[in-house]
Amino acid sequence: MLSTGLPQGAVPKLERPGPLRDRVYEALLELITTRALGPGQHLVESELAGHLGVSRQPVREALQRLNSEGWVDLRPAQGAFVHEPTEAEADQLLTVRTLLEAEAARLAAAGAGDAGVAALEELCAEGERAVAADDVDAAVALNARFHAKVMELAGNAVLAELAAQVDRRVRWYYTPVARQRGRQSWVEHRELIAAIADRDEQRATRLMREHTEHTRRSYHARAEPGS
Amino acid sequence: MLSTGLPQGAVPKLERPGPLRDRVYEALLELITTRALGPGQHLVESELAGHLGVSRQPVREALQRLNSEGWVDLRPAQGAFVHEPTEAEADQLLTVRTLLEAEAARLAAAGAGDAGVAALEELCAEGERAVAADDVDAAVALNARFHAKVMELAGNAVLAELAAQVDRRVRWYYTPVARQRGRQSWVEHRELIAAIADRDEQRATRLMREHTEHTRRSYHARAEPGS
DNA sequence: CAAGTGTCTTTCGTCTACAGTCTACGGTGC
DNA sequence: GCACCGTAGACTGTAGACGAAAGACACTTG
Repeated sequence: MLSTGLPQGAVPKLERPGPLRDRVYEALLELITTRALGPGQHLVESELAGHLGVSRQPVREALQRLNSEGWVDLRPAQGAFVHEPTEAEADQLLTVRTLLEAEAARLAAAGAGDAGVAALEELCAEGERAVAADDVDAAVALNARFHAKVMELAGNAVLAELAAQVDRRVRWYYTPVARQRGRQSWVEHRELIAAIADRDEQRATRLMREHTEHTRRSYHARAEPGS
Repeated sequence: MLSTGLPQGAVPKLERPGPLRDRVYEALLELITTRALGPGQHLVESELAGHLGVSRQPVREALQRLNSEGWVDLRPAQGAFVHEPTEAEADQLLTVRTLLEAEAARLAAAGAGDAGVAALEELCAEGERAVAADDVDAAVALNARFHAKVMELAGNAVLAELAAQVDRRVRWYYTPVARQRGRQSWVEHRELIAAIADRDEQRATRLMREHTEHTRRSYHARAEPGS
């Protein structure tokens, strides 16, 4: 116990910059997801290093982490290239995402408390407000937070980590699509919350599966506009 | 097209050593999975570098990859420590593994050809021979190859990659257990092959789910010998 | 004797330098 | 004019060195 009598929360904790590689990682991921770095582009270490004002080493470490998570392809003795998504890969990712999210919904229904359900409803209400206000960016962000909250309620850290990675990549693949089906999405969220509140695992699983399958359909509708 | 007329496969491709970090990664992973490096142990970069005869840099990169895959915990400004498995985490991993393997079985049942089924039967036969000969190491290795083959037949690279990581960690967690339930395991494999050969997705999913759930039960039986 | 403090060692995080390898372009011979 | 070879440039892979933070220990002081 401290004897200084300082209030616990008053100390700003003097935020330290944290490892440089992590900040480089986040910066690069931001550049990739925002399409500032397009698929197939050659990422030169020294170039990025100079641009970010750091040495090559942190850049290398960030690139390798991005590689292990599927954002860039690291060809030996040649360098890093932003990963080029293929149709088949997008489809596989959506399959896995459906699987993980559905299981999360089931676990959430099995173990969520009243506080968790209330949090979901709060997020859902905010999302509906954002959609009503045509604030697309906020709606997308809240959508991500909603799914993350379901994951949290599932109480499975391993599952959550895998789902987070897969989700992020899925969102990257079909960013343009997400902006179109905002409204219907939140209706489905409402139904899902009801199922979770009722502790109905079967229904929660089914609803989440249908929900993510709608996403898949939207993606294919965009990919093959002629069909 | 090459005009030399050399047969394509005849050239030994003059295998180059490949990136040093990958070999360091594999070496460390081997040391961890074989318990040569116990959970909680502090891994000093310079020490490992000297021991492996390389510089610190490849060791750092290997450690970071191991960290991202959950094998070591990388505490900032302090170093790398071999991850210490907890009961809760093992349970979560098994849950995810069940999920991924069951889906793989379903996809395999949906899309496997006769050649794939034949390959599975071949592996199964080898596994049964290994069990009959009390060759535990071979049986364990064949078990891994069997599951990997099912994954391959599922035709989903993303799913396969996730499952490979999860599987490897699960095997690490309960290595002692795997050695005990060898025989029953292959009986269940036979049933699974039959379901896949019949293109019965429902049954394949159920069988694989039960199969991995048996693994979970074995684990808990070991963890709580009194129950 | 106990609490606090200063120093000291260990180890990580980052930067700079060098060697190996791949790619691209220009020159030369046919 | 075309194909092949040689050379130059650029980039990655690896090694070594320096600065900084965290932990341990002994010393001082009330």
